[in-house]
Amino acid sequence: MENLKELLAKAVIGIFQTSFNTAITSEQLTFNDTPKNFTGDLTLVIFPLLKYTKLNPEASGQAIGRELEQLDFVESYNVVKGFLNIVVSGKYWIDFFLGSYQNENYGRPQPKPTKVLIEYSSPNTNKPLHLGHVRNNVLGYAVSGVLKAAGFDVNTCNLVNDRGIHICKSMLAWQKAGGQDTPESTGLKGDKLVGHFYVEFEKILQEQTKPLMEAALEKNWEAFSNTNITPVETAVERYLSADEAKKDDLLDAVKTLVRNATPVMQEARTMLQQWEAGDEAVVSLWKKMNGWVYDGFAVTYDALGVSFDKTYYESNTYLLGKDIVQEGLDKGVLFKKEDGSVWIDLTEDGLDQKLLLRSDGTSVYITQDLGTADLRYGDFHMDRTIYVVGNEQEYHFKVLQLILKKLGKPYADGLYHFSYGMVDLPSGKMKSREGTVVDADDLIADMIATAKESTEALGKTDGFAPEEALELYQTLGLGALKFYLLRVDPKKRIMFNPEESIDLHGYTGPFVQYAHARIQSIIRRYLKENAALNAPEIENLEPIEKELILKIAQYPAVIELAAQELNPAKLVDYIYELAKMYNKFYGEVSIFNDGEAATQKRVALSALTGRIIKEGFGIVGISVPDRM
RNA sequence: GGCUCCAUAGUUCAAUGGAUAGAACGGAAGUUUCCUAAACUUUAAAUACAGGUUCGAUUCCUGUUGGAGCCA
Repeated sequence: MENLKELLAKAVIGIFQTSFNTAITSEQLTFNDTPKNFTGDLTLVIFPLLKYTKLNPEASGQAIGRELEQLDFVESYNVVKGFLNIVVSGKYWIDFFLGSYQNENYGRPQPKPTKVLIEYSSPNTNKPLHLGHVRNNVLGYAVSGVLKAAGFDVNTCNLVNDRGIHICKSMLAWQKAGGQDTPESTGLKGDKLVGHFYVEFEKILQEQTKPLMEAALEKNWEAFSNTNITPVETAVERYLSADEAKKDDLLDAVKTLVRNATPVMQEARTMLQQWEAGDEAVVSLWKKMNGWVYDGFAVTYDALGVSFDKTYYESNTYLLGKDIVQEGLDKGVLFKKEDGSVWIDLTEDGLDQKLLLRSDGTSVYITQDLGTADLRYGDFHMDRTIYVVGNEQEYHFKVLQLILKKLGKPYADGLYHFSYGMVDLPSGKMKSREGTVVDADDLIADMIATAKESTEALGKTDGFAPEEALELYQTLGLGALKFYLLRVDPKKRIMFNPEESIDLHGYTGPFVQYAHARIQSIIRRYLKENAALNAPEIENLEPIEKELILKIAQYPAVIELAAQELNPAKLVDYIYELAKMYNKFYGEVSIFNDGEAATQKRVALSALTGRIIKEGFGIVGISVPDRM
C-alpha cells in the first residue's frame, strides 16, 4: 500500500494543477504529524505554497482542504493559521492496519543495490575493552543493523591493532615478571592478563624515568651514556630558558624524550625490531599472548552480541600502502623531500603537508590505512565504506579521504567516517593513567547483577527455571546498557552516569521490554482459548486504538530515516514511543472484557505492536523477553 | 597559536526553518476486587548572551562568553 504522505502529496499536486494551474513537486510539500492539541492525523504546512496560491494562508488552506475532502480517505479538515490539518477516515486506518497485520514484511523495504562495508570495534591487543569500545561496538552493530533493515547489502569487518611498540611493552613486562604467567595459572581473562603487563611496563618505565629526569634537569649527561643526548640536551635548554607560561609544555617535551631514553624503552624497541625481522622467539611469544587476548575479547564480544564478517589484522596490513605511495609519486600527486621522505601537499584544501613515508622508508599510520582501504576494496567491492571511529580522528579521516581522492581511487567518494562522540563520566573523561576507565566486562556484569537484584526484589522470576531467570537478567541488563548508549545522537558526546544507566524505569530498554512481555502475556492468554491469531473484523476504532495505529504507521519511514541519517537513536526513540503508546492503550481499554470483536481487534493490535518492538529492537541488537 | 565541534527544565536527552519547545529521572499529587503497577494519570520547571536573515529561528549567519577535541 502506498503510504499516506505519498497519497496526499499526489492529491495536492493534482489540486495545484487544476485549481491554481501550477506544477509543483512533492519536495515542496511539508507534511508533519499533527501535534496533540490540534485535530488531525497529518498536517500540510501552507506557508511555502503561498506564492503559488496568491491567497492568504487561511484562504489557501481552505481551498486545498475543500478539494482534499472530496477524497474518500479524507474525513475532514481544519485550518489553523498556515496549517492545514487533515483528518483521515477511520476506514483508511482500519484497512491500513489489517494490511500491515497480514503483511509479514511490514516495515521491510525493497533491497537496495548499494554495497556497504562497515568497520567497527577495532581494538588494540594490549588493553582490555572499556566503555568507549562498548559504545563503538553497540553503535557499529546498530548502524549495520539499520542499514540492513533499510535494504542495503551490508558487510562488517574489524581491524585489530595487534602489532607495534605497545604490544612489545606487554611482552617485555611479562618476560621480566618471570615469563610463567598464563590465563590458566592466574585465573585471569586473557586480555586482562596482557593488560596487566602493559600496566606493569608503565610502572617500570616510570621508575626508570624518574632518576633520569632529575639527571637531565641537572644536566648530568653521564646518565645518558648509551643514547644520543643531543635532542634531550636541546629540550632541556629550551625548558630552562623559557618563560613561565610555556614551561609546562616544554617540560612534557623533555619527559617524552627522557622516557624514550630509558633502558626499558630501548629494550621494547629492540623487541619490535626483532618482531619485524621475524625473530622466532619473539614472534611465537607475540602469537601466544595475542591468542590470550583474542580468547578474552571473544567472551566480551559474545556478551555484547557483536560479530564480524571479516577480521583484519594490522600485522598483515602494516606493510601495505607503500605501493600506493609509489603510485602516487608516479602520478605526481605525492612528492619526495631531499631526505627521501614522501609527502602530500594539502594546502589547497585548507590543510597542511602530510607525511606518508619517513626518510628511512618506514610507514606512518595513514600509509597503512591507504593500503588497507585498497585491500578491502579488493575483497568487497563496496560502494560505501563506513568507519565507526571516535571523533578525535576526524582530521585523520579527512586527510585519508583527500589522499585517496587525489590518487583517483574509485572508492574514495564512498568513504565515510562515522564519527561518534567520546564517553564522559560524571567525574570527567576516562583516563587510563588515572584509573578512571570503566572496564567492559565489569560494566556488563554490573548491569546484569543490578537487573537480577531488581527483578528478584519484585518477585518477577519466582516461577522461573534458573537458566530462564539467568537469561532474563542478561536480556534486561544488556538491554538497559545498549538502550542507554543508543538513545543519544551518535555524533554527540555522551555522559555515562552509572546509576542512571542501570535504571530500569522510564526512558530505558527494560521499559520497552516490559511492554513486549505484557503483549506476549496477552497473546498467551488469547491462544489458550483460540487456535491461532486470526485477522479480526474491525468496525470502528477507539481514539487510543487509532493513535496506536498512527504510531505503527510511522515505522517504515523511521527505518528509512535512521538509515539515511545513520542514526540508530531515531529507531530506538521510535520504539520507545511505540511502547509508551501501547502502555497507554493497555491502561485505557480492556482487552478481554469488551466483547469478542473488541478482543480480536485489540489482541491483533497488540500482536503487531509486539512484532515491531521485537523487530525494531532486534535491528539495533537489543533482545526482548516473552516474560518478565 | 590554527582548525573543528558543543551550549535547551535541577539532571540526562529530543525537536527535516513551522503551531503553545517534547521525553525521562528527580520534585508535588493521584491510580491496584479486572489483561504483569518495571505501568498509567495530573502538575511545577528550559532555548548561554548580543545582533542579523526570514511571514516564521532552538535550528541559518556574525560577534561575545563558557566547555571539548584535533593539528603543531
